[in-house]
Amino acid sequence: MGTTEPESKDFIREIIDEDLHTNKYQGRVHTRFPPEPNGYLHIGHAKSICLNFGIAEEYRGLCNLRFDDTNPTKEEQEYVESIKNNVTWLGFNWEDRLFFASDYFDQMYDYAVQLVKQGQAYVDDLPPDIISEYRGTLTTPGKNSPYRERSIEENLQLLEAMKAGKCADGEKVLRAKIDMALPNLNMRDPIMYRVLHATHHNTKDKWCIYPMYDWAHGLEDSIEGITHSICTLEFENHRPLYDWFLDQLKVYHPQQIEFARLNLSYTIMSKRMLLQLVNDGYVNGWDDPRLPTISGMQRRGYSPESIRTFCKRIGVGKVNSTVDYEFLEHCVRDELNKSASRYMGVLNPLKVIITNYPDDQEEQLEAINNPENPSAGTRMIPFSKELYIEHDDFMEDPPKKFFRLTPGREVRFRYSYFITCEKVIKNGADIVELHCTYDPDTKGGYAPDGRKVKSTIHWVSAPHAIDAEVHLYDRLFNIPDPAGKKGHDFKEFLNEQSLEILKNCKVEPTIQTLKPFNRFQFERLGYFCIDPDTKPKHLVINRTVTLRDTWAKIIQQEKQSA
RNA sequence: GGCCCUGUGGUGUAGCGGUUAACAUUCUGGCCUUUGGAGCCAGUGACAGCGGUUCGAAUCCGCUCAGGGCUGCCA
Repeated sequence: MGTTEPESKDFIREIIDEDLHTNKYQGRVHTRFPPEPNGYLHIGHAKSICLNFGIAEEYRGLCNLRFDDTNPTKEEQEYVESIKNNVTWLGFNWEDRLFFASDYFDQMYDYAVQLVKQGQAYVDDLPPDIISEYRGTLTTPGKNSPYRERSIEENLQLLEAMKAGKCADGEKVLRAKIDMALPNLNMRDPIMYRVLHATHHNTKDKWCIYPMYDWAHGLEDSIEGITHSICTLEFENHRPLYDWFLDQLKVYHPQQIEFARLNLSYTIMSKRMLLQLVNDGYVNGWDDPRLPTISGMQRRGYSPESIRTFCKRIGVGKVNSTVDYEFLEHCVRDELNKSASRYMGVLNPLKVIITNYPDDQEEQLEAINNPENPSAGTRMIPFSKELYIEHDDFMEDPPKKFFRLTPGREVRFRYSYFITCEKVIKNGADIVELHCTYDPDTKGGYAPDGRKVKSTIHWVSAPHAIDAEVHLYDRLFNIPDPAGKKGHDFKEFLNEQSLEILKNCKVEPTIQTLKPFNRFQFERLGYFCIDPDTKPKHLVINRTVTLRDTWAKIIQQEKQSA
C-alpha cells in the first residue's frame, strides 16, 4: 500500500522523549496551537495543528487552542470562527482549553510593572524612525536611547500614563533594558508595549497599549503551563529573548522548539498574498477550492484524513523545503480510493442510440459501489435505449493506442453490455450522435463465448440523467515557486485555466441523494464532491483531483515528440 | 566585513561509528485488470567539497562552499 512509513521519530519527538526521560516537566506534555486570527488557516497551519495536537494525543498530553490576538488592527472575529471550524474539521479537539492572549492582558501588564521595578524595562519617548536608527545594523552595534536611564519611579508613572490613554499612538513605548550592542538584533532593547488606540475584537476599548509578540508569547506559554512551545524557524533568533523574559521574571519556563514550515509547489502559503487574492477578486473568497486554505481544500473535496496523512508523511525537520504538490494529490487519491463511493457521470456528453434495444424498455443494472471496500455494497443504475458517453471516449480516426470506442469496434459499457459502434452521425465536422448495437447476451459485462474487449467506458442513461454543473480545478500557478521569483509579482504567474466550468454534464440519478461536501469518485474521471452552492434544481460538483491518467500521459508524450 | 540555523536520489524523509545507504513520491519499463483507476514486479537516481580522528565516517572534529533567517511600535 505504501502508507506505512518506517517507525522513526522526528527531532521534536526525540526532544520530548528525552524530557520525559529526565522528568523535566514531571512527565507532562502540553503543547498549543497559537494562530493569529488575521486570516484563514492554510495547509501549512495544518502541519502545525497535526504536530501540536498529534503530539498531545500520542503522549497522552494536552494541546490548547490559543489565539495570539495582540494586534487589534489586523484581527477579526470572522477569522477566529473560521479557525475553530478548521481545527474541528481536521479532527482535533481542544476540549475546554480555548484561550486568547487577550485573556492575559492584565497579568502581562503586572509582569511589565515587575520588570520596570527590577530596573529591566523603561519607557522610551523616541519616535519610531529614531528607535530604528538607534538599533544599529547587522554589522554595527546600536546606541542607547537618551531615555534609557530614567528612574524606576518615572518609568512606573509613564507606563501608567500610557495605559491610561494619556499618550498618542507612537508617542511612547515600553522597552526591555538588555544590551544595544548584542549581535542578535532582537535583544537590542526590544519593545514590549506600543500605544494603539484600536478596538480589540475581544477586549473592545479596555486597552490602548498592546503587548508585542516577543513579550507576550512566552508569558502566554508560561501561564498555560505549556511544556513544548513549537513554532517555525523564523523564531529561532527570538528564542534568547523568549528565554530572557521568563528568566528575569523567574516564572515557569517552557521550551521553545523551531521546525521548518511547509512549502508546497505551485501555490503560495503567505497569508498576505492569500489575503490579496481574496480581496482583489482573483479567487472567489477564502474557501475558493483553488486555494491551499483548509476551507478551500474542504470545499475542493479533500478529506480531513487525507490532510492528516499528508502532514504525517511529509515529516518534520529544520531544513527549508518544498513538497511537490503531486505528493498532496497522491495522498488524497490514496485515501479517497479506499473511502469514496463510485458513480458514473459524463462531463462532455455524446449521445448514443442503441438501435437494436427495444424503444420503451429500461433495465436496472447492479453496480459495485466501491471495489476497494465490499461492505460499501451495490446500487442499481438505469439503462435504456438512449445514453450519454464521454466525448473523449470516441474517436472516428483513432491513433493505434486508443482502446475506446471507434467505428466498428466493440467495447464494454460498464456494468451493462458489450456495445458496437455502427454509425457516426455528424453535423459538418462535429460528431453529434452515435448509432450502436448491443449484444443482449453480454448483460452485466461478460460475454458467454469468452470474447474480450479492450476497454470499458462509463455512460449515463439519457432519460434518467441529472444535469449538473461541474467545476474542474487545476493548479493556481504556472510555476513551482510563484512567491520566490525575484523582481516579479506573484500574480503574474496565476494560471488562467485554474477553473473550468462545465455546464452540460450528465450524472447518474443516485448523485441526487448526496449532500454538500460529500465526496465520491466518478469512474475513470477522478474524485469529486458536492459544492455547497448546490441548489435543489442546480447541482454543482467540484473536481478534487483526477485519477492517475496514463492515457493522458501517452497523448502528452506524443504531442511532445511530434 | 555580524549573529543564528541547515546541507543524504528530481522532491520529501530515514540513518545516531561497521548497512549491498532505507522508505515514500516522481519518472521508465513490465504483469494484472469489467475504472487506461487500484494492485503487483523491476529499473534509473543521493551522502555539498576538502582535510582530520578512527582498523573503519553519511554519522565525530575543523575549514571551505552553498542555502535560509535576523536591521516592524507585525506575528
